[in-house]
Amino acid sequence: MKITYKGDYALKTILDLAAHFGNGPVVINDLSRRLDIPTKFLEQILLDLKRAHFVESKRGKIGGYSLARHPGQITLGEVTRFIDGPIEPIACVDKRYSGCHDAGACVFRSIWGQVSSSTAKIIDNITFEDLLKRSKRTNKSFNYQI
Amino acid sequence: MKITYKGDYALKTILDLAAHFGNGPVVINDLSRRLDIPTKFLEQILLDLKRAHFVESKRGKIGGYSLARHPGQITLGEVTRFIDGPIEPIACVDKRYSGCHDAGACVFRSIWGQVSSSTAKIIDNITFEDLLKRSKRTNKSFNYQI
DNA sequence: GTATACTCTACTATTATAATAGAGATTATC
DNA sequence: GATAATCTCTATTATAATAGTAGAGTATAC
Ligand code: FES
Ligand code: FES
Repeated sequence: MKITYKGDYALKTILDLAAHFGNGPVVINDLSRRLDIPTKFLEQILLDLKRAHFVESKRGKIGGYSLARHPGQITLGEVTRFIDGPIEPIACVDKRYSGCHDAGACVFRSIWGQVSSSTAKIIDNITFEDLLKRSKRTNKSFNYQI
Repeated sequence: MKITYKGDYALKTILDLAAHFGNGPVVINDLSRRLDIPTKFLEQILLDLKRAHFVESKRGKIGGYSLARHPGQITLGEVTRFIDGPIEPIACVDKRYSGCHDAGACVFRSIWGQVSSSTAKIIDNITFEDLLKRSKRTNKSFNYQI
């Protein structure tokens, strides 16, 4: 698995929106400034997240973005996979993939499968609600409600 | 972590050399044919592996490549890291990395650290001797000695 | 109707990946 | 010592992914 800037930004954005969950929409500019993400890049990311129904938006004055689901209903794994693609370190872990030379006899395949599983076990069991709690605990100055 | 073609080829090559360990050098062409790896690409990979002292070579007739260490002394993790770089899904897991905005307070960092650790636990505890045993078990037609 | 804020498409620069090409150096054997 | 086999080294190339940037367009509150 590889977390790109886009993925990193997406996760931080969702966490920020989770922190403001229930308090009306947050505008891109605020997210961009707070999280130190290039505005135009963040626009694209939010559109992607919107298409996947992680977030919803409202246009015009008093517009902005908000989470489409409760933070407890969104996992780290879901968002990561959506933005950065499959977590498998190599495509042949997927049984349907037929690229490898002699996949049936390959000893590496099952190992990459184990790696994937252990990663999945971690990221699929952490919700943004969990993350929010952790960040409140760690960082007392955390701005979870303006 | 991401296994590239180069990394995949390197691992398969080392496994093949492990299978021939103690039986004199193997020529690039044989490796290339057996493992279905483009010859010129494999040349480069072997040079890299040589510089890292995973393999050693002999030129001229009766030349070729052989493992520089016993298969039990080479782990999957070592080779993977050497060819495909750090296994961390994101660079900031490394404490010395200072790229992230507010790394101290970041809740994601420790999660990526967990992911790295669980991956490391797997790949750093598998040697090519282990892999060789597995492949002999799985694949009865495995050509471990010509 | 105007300012605010999201929406959409296209473009660009940089880097990584997966090779390919070809000349050069070493060694065993006859 | 010529020759064939084999590794060595540097350069080049094609494609794709990444990380943005640019700008015109659309909806909404007031
Ligand atoms: S089947 Fe793909 S690495 Fe072995
Ligand atoms: S410190 Fe890098 S993702 Fe948080």
